[in-house]
Amino acid sequence: MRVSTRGEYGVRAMFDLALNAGEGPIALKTIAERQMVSEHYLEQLMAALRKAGLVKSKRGALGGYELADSPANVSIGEIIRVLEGPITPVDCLDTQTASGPYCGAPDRCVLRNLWKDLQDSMTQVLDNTTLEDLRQNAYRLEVAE
Amino acid sequence: MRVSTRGEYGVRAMFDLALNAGEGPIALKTIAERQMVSEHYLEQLMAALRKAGLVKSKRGALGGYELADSPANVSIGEIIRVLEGPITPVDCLDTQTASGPYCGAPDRCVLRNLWKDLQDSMTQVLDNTTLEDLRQNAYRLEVAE
DNA sequence: TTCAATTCCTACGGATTTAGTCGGAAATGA
DNA sequence: TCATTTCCGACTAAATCCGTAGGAATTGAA
Repeated sequence: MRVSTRGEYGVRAMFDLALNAGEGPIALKTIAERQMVSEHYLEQLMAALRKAGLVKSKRGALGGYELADSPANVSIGEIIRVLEGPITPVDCLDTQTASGPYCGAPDRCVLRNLWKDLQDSMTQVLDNTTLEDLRQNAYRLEVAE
Repeated sequence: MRVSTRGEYGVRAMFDLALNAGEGPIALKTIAERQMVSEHYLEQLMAALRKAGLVKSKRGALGGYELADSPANVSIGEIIRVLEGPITPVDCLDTQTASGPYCGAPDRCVLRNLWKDLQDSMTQVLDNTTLEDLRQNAYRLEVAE
């Protein structure tokens, strides 16, 4: 029931970009240092996020990454799906492939309904939290000091 | 963000026992066949559940397993914790060991709060669903036919 | 007493996933 | 021209997952 480092680092990187939105491209090296994460590893994650259209990149000197959309339009769920695949506790919720004594009759499957409830509760949080929400929370914590 | 087969099979086995509660010990072999799961593998899971006090066993001929408590007193969360460890998206929620730029200041950690929200939404479902709930759902689906 | 059924225990192993590393090619601004 | 930076493909060590193997101990029944 864990988020992998792909998801966790990815969210942190995107949050970092959100905090610095509007300031032009941020170099991977900068993000990696701030987030204390392997640069090469983060590079792979950024590639996936770029291909998914969540960030845009600029090559060469003074290049870097920035959000492709405003922080309010990027949910944590999107980021995690790009980096980890579907958010689901069990495969049978996303693939319709039936197997075992339960998922052959999905509507009647008591266990499947349980996992569906769990999935819904997870996506409820992840899809309704945006980078802008996190940014505002960070601001609140700062001024509360 | 997946439940492992340990958790999934374990919940299925416990659900199986709940459906047959009060009928004396059920043999591992019977459960394994009904659930279409490796007997030897399930045996390991039952050992963990037994040591945690969730099932009681009887050895020898006519032996088997049965719930140690009534289905209404066994939550899905308990089962999963026994088989998979703490229910948490990231380690820093359970271990107090700080590491990285965030978890050194847990209260101020925006990301940590996000994972906490996610954890809460998951445990909300898993700790408030009992084997008795599943049993009743199964009954309802059956009579609705 | 014998025997089949069953739990109990320890160890091992193969496949997959995770979490990176490595080395260089291509683009860009100074 | 050159330092900086993204881009790309391959590789790998370690951990985790998902079991398997083999046998000892216990129990009820014939």
